[in-house]
Amino acid sequence: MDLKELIAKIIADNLNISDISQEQIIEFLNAPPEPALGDYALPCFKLAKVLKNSPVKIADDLAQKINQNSLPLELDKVSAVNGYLNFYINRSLFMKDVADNYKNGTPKQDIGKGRVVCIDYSSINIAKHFHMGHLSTTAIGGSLYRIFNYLGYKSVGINHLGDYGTQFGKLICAYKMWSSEEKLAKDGLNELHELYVRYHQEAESNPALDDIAREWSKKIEQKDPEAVQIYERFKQITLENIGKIYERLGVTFDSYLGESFFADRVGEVVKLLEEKKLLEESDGAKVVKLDEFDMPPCLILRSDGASLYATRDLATAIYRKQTYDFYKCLYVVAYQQNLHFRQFFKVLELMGYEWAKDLIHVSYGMVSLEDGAMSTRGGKLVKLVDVLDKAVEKTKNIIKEKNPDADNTDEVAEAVGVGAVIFSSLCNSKIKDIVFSWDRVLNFDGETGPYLQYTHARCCSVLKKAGVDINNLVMPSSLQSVDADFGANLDDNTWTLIKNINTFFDQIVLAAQNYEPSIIANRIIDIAQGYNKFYFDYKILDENPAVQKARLLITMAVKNCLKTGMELLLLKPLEQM
RNA sequence: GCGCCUGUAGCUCAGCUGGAUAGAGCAACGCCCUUCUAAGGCGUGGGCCAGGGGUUCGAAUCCCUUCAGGCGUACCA
Repeated sequence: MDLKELIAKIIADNLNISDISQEQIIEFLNAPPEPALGDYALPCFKLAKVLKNSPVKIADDLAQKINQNSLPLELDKVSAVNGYLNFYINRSLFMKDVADNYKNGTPKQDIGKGRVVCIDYSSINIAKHFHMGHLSTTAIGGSLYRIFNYLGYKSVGINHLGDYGTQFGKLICAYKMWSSEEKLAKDGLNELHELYVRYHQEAESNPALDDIAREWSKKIEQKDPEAVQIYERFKQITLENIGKIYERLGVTFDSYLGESFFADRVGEVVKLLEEKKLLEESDGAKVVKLDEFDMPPCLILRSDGASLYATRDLATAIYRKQTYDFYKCLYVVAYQQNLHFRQFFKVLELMGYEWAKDLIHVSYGMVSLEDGAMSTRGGKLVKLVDVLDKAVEKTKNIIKEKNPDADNTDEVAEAVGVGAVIFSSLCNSKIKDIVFSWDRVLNFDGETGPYLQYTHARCCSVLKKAGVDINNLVMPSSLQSVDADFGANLDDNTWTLIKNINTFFDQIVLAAQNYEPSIIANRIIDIAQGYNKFYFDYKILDENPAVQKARLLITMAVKNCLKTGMELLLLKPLEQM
């Protein structure tokens, strides 16, 4: 039986009134603020009215009554404090239980069995650098991808490429005037970036450029061979360059269908909207009015007949539903686009698609620089590669200092450096804005990725020293038949650590429900902190085999939580560093 | 103007489906490596939980309001 249930039953039995059910009592139960006050508490204020008695008296009476009979093995004691009825769990027994559940790995339940979750994330623009502003969507989406897979869903990662629009006409125009295949082959994305910036500078004083650019845009749409060939080359360069970054970050995609693919399919959407009589003309444009939902109209066609962002997103959503029959479809996109998503979700709803409710805008805060927003056009950006490289370089220096004769320095430095950067973008609530700071992203102390890696490596190191097979998580033969004794480490810190491990899986579920990886980040930081204190307070490799076994079991449970948690946050758990 | 979001220690943030004395990390200062990894641990200082009302036995948490900042608000994405 679940402990909460057990406690509720004891309370109900001693309350003997019919007004309050056991289920209600379960709802009333909460966790005291500190271990000294027990593990579960019933605030008796809630019963005061029904029982027509003071909370303090109710708690005192209940405590007395319950204590008259012997408590079940799972509970140590019950006491009343200021109107709270506090229950204390038998720590030793509970620790054994938790360690048993987590020693071979973190729990797996196929909550999402048979359900597909589409995740639209990263969604880069062709011919643009991958900068710090793109990290959030990539890290959050990549993490959610793993979280949903962990819970038994089938994640489908979609990189909805920004490969459509007038900017490519501009880029071809710039390329023809100032560049060449040689330059492209040599400088790749940097060259494209230079061209883009230069175009915008020169177009300001020379508006004729825009006419040429428009011509090229048209040629792309008309599938003019030269235009298509140049454009495909831009696309190839971009994907090659950014593919390397994805590899370093450990994110993958199942589809790269971008906007241009759906631009060809907007006709059908327009037809559907017309059939449903949703489309209205307004100032020459075609719109869906959303007045009654307190939103401005959703633009479907420009006055020149061209499609818009929303139009293509409508076509995309319909396509995804047909293709994947998703349970949920997530859009990991910054909060600037909150209104856009509310509008286009609403239009789908008005079109009669009941699955419109399954579209979720996972919105997050923006990354800016100390002196304002990043902009590709203005050339004001911090490239992610530079940040990753700097972090890896710093890690190498640290390793050189601490562990000069390590043999796998490069591998470790890459995992730790990249992990530090990723973790810095996943550790806080996604809605918060971030002002980029080198100091912060290169901080390896405290609540950071390296701290997690370090703690995991520390666990592995002790386990190995004890003779545990850490790949298969098997105790050494000398300890196989020993009965673990948890009695020698029942202090509050270890107890809190065990309780944090016990609800680790629940946190993963919560993270999925809220589309919030930071929930997992917070939990594994707590576990790592608890373990490092534990590690300092006790000698794991105690002479007493029963005590040693208990501590090894705790270490294994910690290691497993850290490993799973880190993997769900795109960090590589290392065995040594 | 209107809408959405944010406001907790010097800085970055937890805590927000109401509960007991508001917690971490960074930065500062002081300790702890002949003992399992010091990328670690311990300690000290630091708070009108933006302000004001309200609901409640009880509010950082819920409601109203003011203020500050961010974002959005029709042919960009």
